[in-house]
Amino acid sequence: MIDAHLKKLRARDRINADEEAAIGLSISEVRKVRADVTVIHHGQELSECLLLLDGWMARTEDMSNGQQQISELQFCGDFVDLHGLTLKRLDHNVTSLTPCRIAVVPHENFRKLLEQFPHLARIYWMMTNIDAAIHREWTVSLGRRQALSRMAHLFCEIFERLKIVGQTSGNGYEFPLTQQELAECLGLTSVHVNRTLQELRKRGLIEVHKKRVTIPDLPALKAAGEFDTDYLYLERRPR
Amino acid sequence: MIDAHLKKLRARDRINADEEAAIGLSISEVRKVRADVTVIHHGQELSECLLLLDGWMARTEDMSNGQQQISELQFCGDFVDLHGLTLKRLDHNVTSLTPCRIAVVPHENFRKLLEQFPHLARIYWMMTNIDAAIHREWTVSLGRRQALSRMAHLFCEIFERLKIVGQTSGNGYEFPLTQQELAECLGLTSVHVNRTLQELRKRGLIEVHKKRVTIPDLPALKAAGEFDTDYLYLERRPR
DNA sequence: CGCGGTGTTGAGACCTGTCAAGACGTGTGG
DNA sequence: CCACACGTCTTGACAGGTCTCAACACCGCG
Repeated sequence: MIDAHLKKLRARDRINADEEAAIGLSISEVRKVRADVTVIHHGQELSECLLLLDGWMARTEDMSNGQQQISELQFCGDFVDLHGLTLKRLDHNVTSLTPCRIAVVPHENFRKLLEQFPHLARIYWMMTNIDAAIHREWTVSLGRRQALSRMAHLFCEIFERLKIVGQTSGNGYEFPLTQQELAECLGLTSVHVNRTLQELRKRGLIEVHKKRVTIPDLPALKAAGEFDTDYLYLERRPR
Repeated sequence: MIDAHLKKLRARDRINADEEAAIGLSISEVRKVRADVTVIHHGQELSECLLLLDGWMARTEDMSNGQQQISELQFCGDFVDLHGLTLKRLDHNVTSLTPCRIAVVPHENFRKLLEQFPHLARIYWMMTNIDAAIHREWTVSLGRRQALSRMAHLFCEIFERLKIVGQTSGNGYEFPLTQQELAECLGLTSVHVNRTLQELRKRGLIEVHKKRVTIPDLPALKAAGEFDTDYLYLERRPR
């Protein structure tokens, strides 16, 4: 059940059998939610952590004029609110973009897990640090890259992150977002996303067909997005 | 010496005398650097944490075309590379914007500190989570706010963060950045920063005089930037 | 079959960038 | 004390990227 999650951790450090078992045992229940459900509301007091088992979620922020910005995408294997363990509430919403399955870990269980395995405490701290690194990369994208390059970068990030948890197939992956949601990731309008997507396709960098992305030439796409895997910290070493 | 740092921590939780003493003792030395020095290079292996005692620093990322983006500002009381403790290297540079004084805490000391005081481990974890929250807020700013509003938001953030560590005076603060550096925070050009600054001034929202910012009407500036202090987590409660 | 959400396209407006020149100001050397 | 140099700030004209608005096409679903 937590296979994807373990893959994500093991991409960065060794996890032994005891740790693996303890993580599994800290789960109290599994829930299902439909698409477009806000599972965590901005400001809400938290008492549990949610591990995404299946589907896509997003961190979203609402603007006063009705616009939205997505600050990070979340895939299977990701804890969507690990930072809530110390923050106690979040500064943003967490919303399902597709139907999802979620494992619930009560904060109490999580605390015990981290006390018993200080090594896991460091690992999970690192996981939140990787989220921060992703945020920085988006900041750079939004601040300094044009639409085409920014979009290329995002498609690369998604590819690399899905690859870690075995969710890519061949040179592509399932991509369930609407152009509107993609626009909310990229700080663009859906109209411009549409045009940029066509431009990427015209250049042979990407194909989007029936909710599936195909990347004919990954190095070329990475070049277009100035993408460097560095910030995902894909090195297995003691943390 | 670590007064500002303690203020920052105590804005979020109680810190007792033992903890305070232990933090102070973990410092191995104090260094000085001039302005425009890159104290941490992207990718460099890390073995110590740097606590900013005085001056301003920034997380910067270089683009292939020579542009730069700043992803966060750092003030006195901030650990600039706390995430390096688990990440082992950073995905960005850390550069002094002014002359700075830095306290050095070797990773080894830091590890011992956190083992001895699990409460501090949670606090420092939270501090990196607050950095991530700041990154998210910048993402939203860059993605969805126009130049004027984005700049207003940034001046509010700086005011609130400096206030925590007692670095504001009256309704303003020392502001050592050039317009070029400000542009690198905001994803703009220095030319447009110049014009936006004039517009803010014309609207009576901000004055910039001789490296000092004055905010005549903070609520108005917050309104212009849609600023909400939420994301700084200024609540003293057990973590 | 009709409906609502999503995707597509065009024309024009707006925000921000680019380029270039000049003003200001501060520190240095004579 | 002055002259100069260099970085920073300021301004104008124009270009370009992205947005807005609106209409229409497409498609899955009840």
